[in-house]
Amino acid sequence: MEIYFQLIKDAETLRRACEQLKGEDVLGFDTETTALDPYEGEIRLVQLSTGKETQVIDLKPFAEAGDLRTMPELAPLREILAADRPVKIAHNAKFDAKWISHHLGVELGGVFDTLLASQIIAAGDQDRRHGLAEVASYFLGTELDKSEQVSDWSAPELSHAQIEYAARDAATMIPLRERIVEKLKADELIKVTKLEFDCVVPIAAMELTGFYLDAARWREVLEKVKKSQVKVADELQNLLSAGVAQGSLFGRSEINLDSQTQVTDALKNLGVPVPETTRGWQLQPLAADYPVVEKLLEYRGVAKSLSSFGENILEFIEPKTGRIHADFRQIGAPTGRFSCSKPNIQQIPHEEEYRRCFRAPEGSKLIIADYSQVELRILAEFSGDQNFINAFISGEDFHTTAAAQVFNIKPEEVTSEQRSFAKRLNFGVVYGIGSQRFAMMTGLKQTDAEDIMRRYFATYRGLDAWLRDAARRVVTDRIARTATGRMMRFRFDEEDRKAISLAQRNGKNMPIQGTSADVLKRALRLLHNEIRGTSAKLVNIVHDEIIVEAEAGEAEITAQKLEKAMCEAGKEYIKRVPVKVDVSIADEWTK
DNA sequence: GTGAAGGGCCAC
DNA sequence: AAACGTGGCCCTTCAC
Repeated sequence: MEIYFQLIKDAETLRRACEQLKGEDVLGFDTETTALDPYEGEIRLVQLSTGKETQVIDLKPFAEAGDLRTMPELAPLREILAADRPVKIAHNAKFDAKWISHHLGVELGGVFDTLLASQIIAAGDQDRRHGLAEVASYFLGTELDKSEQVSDWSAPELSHAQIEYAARDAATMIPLRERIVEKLKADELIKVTKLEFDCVVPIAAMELTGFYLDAARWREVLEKVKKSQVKVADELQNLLSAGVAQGSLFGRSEINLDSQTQVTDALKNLGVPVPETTRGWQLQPLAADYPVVEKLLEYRGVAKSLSSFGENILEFIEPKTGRIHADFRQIGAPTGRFSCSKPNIQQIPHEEEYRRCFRAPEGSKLIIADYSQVELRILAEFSGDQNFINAFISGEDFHTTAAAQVFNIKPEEVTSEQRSFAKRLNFGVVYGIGSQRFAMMTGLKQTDAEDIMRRYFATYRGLDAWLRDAARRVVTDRIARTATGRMMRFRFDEEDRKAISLAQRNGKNMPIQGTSADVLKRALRLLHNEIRGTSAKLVNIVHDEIIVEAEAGEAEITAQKLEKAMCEAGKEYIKRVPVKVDVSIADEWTK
């Protein structure tokens, strides 16, 4: 493919090029940068392509002349990038959005992201890769050479190969989008695609803002946990080595407490009936009879906190901002949920000692909001089960209300045990729980567990019917969808009973978990529009929870905006069941 | 030395 | 194979 491109290095050529470009409906868009982190590198090139012709803008001469964020010479470029039209087509637009936000002071408008679109079309197929080269090959059948991607973009003069590479990536976006749109339409995925594209800029902004972690406070917590680890490790070591008679002439023989094999051997020597695996749930029943098992579980808990949430997290604090800028994958799971890494701030332990280290800086507040039982409300909406819906409409404690309905008694007569049964079932049905697992987790006999589950589904006939239908449909259709039409495809062998039952549980769970993700994503866009231009900044999201940081004086109004955005987003998909959002203003990430 | 796999466990 | 779903991270083990 022949590439026609122009390298732009001066204001007048840029102005003339932008004059032409701004009339287009869509533009291929890409940037080349000297690092992956916008806080650590410079933005070198911005490429804009009509498909026929590509403008490669070298920002180096501009950067040498002044501040890229404010210089009037770049105004025409900023205008095009900020406008809803032309639509900018980029692969992983979050990346480019962050760079132009931080270095050019522009909020990207009009986004078409070929990475997200590819993921949406793949519908959860884990075998598909979504790098630009793979996506171009899949949709266009053309092979892209990405070898220049990692070349030196800080050189005084870029090579012809580099510039041609930069131009070609941007030019590829035009035909790529055309093919992708055809496929999105054919699979009825337009609505979910818009939802996802609307999220790109809010997420880019969140990553740039980062989440403040009080490092000193974190170290204090670690010191405390470390001390208890040393103590627990020593006690466990003593208990375990009691079973190792040999080699103890010179004191006890050390066991690697983190080694499955060594610990299992030691337990066996002590006469502990070790299950096939030494996972917590299997060991738990033994803890009462064997102090060494109890100590092992205690050790595991402390070790986990220390290894996963220890010093390492401090290394993620960006020196320039003093904050943690985690990496969010917008479509992290096939259900549409986010995932988060480096570090994963969606899995910080719930204990207050950890959470309170994430706090608002001086003069600011955190506004913390989460959806109350959103997945159960979605299940109620989908099933249309009036009893289940009524339990939400009553506004009383949901699990108590459910227990009263299931056991056919007055709410005030519900025992804590009955409430607990109802609670576990309420959560379990979302995942397609079976009586065996329910019995295991409640300690009930299998027959009693089955009896309670029968009562539960007899109370909520509509819910039972919906779940059965979802399981049936996924086997015949081999897809499941959320409220926005987000799709997950299933592949299984007709004969493979285990694969089928897994697909059936997925068929029940995906529409619920996925619609919850849809709701949250819609809320992110509504919120972003509401808080633009204020001190309020999105700082973290955890599946059904949104955390915003704002100047203290704007905390109250921000709380109102956040609640409004989340409720409105919920109501777009949950119409028959009330949507409830709990909001609080706090100094720390605690309830 | 490096990297994948498996076990284990944190979040929702 | 926890017959309860989705992720990421840490550790050990084992192969290259």
